[in-house]
Amino acid sequence: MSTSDRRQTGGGRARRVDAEANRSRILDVAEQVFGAGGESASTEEVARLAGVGIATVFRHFPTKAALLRAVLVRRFDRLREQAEALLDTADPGTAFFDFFRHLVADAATKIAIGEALLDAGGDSDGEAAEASNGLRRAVGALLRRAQQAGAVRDDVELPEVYALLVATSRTAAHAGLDEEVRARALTIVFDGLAPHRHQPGAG
Amino acid sequence: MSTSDRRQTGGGRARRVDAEANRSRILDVAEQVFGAGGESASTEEVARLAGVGIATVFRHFPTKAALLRAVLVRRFDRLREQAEALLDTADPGTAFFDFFRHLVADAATKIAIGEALLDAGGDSDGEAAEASNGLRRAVGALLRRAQQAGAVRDDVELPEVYALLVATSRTAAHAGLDEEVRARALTIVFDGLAPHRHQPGAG
Amino acid sequence: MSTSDRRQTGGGRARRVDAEANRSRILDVAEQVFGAGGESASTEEVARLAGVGIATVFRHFPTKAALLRAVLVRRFDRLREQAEALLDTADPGTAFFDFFRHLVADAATKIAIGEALLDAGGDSDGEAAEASNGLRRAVGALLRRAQQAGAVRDDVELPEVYALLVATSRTAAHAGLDEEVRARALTIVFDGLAPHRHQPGAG
Amino acid sequence: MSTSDRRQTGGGRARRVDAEANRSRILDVAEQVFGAGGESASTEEVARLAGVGIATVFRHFPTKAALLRAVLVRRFDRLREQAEALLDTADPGTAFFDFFRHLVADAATKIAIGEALLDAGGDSDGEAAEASNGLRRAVGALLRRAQQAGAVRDDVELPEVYALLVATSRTAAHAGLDEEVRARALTIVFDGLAPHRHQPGAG
DNA sequence: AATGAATGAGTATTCATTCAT
DNA sequence: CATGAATGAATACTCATTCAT
Repeated sequence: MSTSDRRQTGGGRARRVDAEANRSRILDVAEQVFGAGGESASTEEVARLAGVGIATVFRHFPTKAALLRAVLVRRFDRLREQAEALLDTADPGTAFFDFFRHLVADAATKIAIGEALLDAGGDSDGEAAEASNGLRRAVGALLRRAQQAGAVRDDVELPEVYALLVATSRTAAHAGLDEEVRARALTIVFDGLAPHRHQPGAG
Repeated sequence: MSTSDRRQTGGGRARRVDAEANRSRILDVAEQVFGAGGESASTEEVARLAGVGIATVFRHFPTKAALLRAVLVRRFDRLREQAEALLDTADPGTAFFDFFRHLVADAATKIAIGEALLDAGGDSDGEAAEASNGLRRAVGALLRRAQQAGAVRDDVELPEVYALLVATSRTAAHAGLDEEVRARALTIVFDGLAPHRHQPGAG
Repeated sequence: MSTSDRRQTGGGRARRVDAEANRSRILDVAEQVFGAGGESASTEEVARLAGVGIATVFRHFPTKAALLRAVLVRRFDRLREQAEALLDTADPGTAFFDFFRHLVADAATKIAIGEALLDAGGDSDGEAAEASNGLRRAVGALLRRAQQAGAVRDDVELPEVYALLVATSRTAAHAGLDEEVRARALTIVFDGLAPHRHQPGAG
Repeated sequence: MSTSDRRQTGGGRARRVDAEANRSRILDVAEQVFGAGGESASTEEVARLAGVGIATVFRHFPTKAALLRAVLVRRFDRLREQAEALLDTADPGTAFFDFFRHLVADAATKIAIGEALLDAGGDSDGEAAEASNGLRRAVGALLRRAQQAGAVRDDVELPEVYALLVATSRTAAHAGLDEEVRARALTIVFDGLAPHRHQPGAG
């Protein structure tokens, strides 16, 4: 098929490709900008960095909140996919702890997003909440499998595990912890999650 | 002494007392307002709730940032005092874990402040950083004492402990975790901090 | 004739038909939308309701003002035709008063258009003014005939009659007068236009 | 009392005078600007012409709608006062017709205001509606007195009279009728309102 | 000829901060 | 020292209009 053929297929085609590219670029920029600048960061900033006019941003995302939501949804979805991919991994314990570590490391570069990890759960009004819950469920699956494999103690449940996941993620982001401190903090949490190999006082 | 002199002195003193009261009321209001409303909350709101004119707020705190800093400093100082008071407590382990719990519970009602617990550390420009470090040092003292008493494992250090303290505080605040979940999450962390009563592999 | 010629001709003709249909549909929609929504109502709204792309609207009418003008012209022309049709009616008085009533009732559903009835007169720049004057002339003819028939007093002239026509039309539209009030208001005006059946002071 | 005395009376006094002056100037400018520019005319334009910053306008009138309302209220109130003042005039007929004429002449310079004469009636939500009704009631009083004095026919009622008042006012404004035409149009209306001195056909 | 994505100027509104009293 | 009116820069969002397909 020639270029002209493609052209004939109807007006909007190439444009639609451009539009999709723009939408994508806007989301990428927004993820960075809202990650770095936190809650503030103007929509105009996003537009400028994406190399589009301000109105283009609003054409794709009718409000600033919608843009933020879209960023979150994409992010949640990606993380969920990664979590789900780990479900097939041979070792359940490794899968769980690796994902925990990965999430924390990842969040470290996306401040405001980490901020939102939990906020979004409160937004029971839609997409974002749904995506957030999707991630939470995937973490739940990883956790259960790790518990069944004896890699995580049986008496912990998702709520507190997820809370710690969020807590460490958000703080890693905000605090700019250096890698070593982050690793050592996780070690503490992971030790707390490990099954007690022996309870001397309890014997 | 002339009449005008007396007026100046007396007036000045009375004024100073009033001013101090105003300053204090403004700080109280700001702590509540910034705690609850989080990032937003205008300076005018603070003035209104404190029952003073907007200009009075700016007379006491030349910028909004300065006001926030002052709130933080007061807050850090109070927490540090509480930590220091616990240093004299009979049981070092109890002292350490109680303070950890207290801080987290306390932060739950002061969102934005908790937010700032660490941010302030970054503001290396003065008072706030100093106050923040004061608190950090006090926590360090509690930790060392607890380690010496064998209540906390020896191989953890202040940076990661403090990071976990901040992480759980901030998230407890933001997430509105119910008390039970918060307690269970802390149990995990505390277990991670407890010395391994038996190291099977090491035996 | 070459193939391409035929294509151009045939295609062009079909296109022209489609285009004409589009133009017409756009005008219809615009008449409704600008009538109801008044001053506001975006061009995009018109396009959407007409089932065409925004660019199509601008292809037919290069500016929003041009679209409004076209709506007005069509409207003025229709009203003029109706007025002219009444010129052949048997009774000149009935013709005049009926048209007056008709215009007012009609305007009641087309706010912004009524608004423009006079504005357009000011747009001395062309079509719209011309169409407006066409209507005005037709009303003038109806008036003169009614005066010659003794149904309207001789000492009134077109400017004031037309002004009253416009005034009652526009207000009927804007005010949402119920029919009865509208009728009673017109009765007053019509009485004022009626020849004095007796001039006591003049007797 | 000296100037310094006034100053002593407490901080805000002189400022309050200035503020009142500003408020007044803003209202004046808004009346002109919204009168001339109609519905459009930006708030910034008002600020600029009033010689104040944009925020000052919003300090006095928290929304643009509030500003418009305030303009209308003031206008309605003034007109009502004028109408009420005429209630004491010796001749009821003269009072009624003079006020009618006055209102129309006055409206001629305040387009959008005239626009709103009736709209405001619809805003049943407050001040503006109240002020509008105040004017309407005053016109009603003038009308009744004129009817009792035999200057206006008995079978007309306020709704249609008020409708005509509004209609002629608004159109006089919009149309930029020259004075003569306006007078002649009013003559027609007034004749319609006059009692029938003789009904020949009815005899 | 039709499409719809892109554009940027324009609008109402908010907020930290300054001044005159 | 306290006040609150004034300020203007900043922000989210809209709309008429243009351009590439």
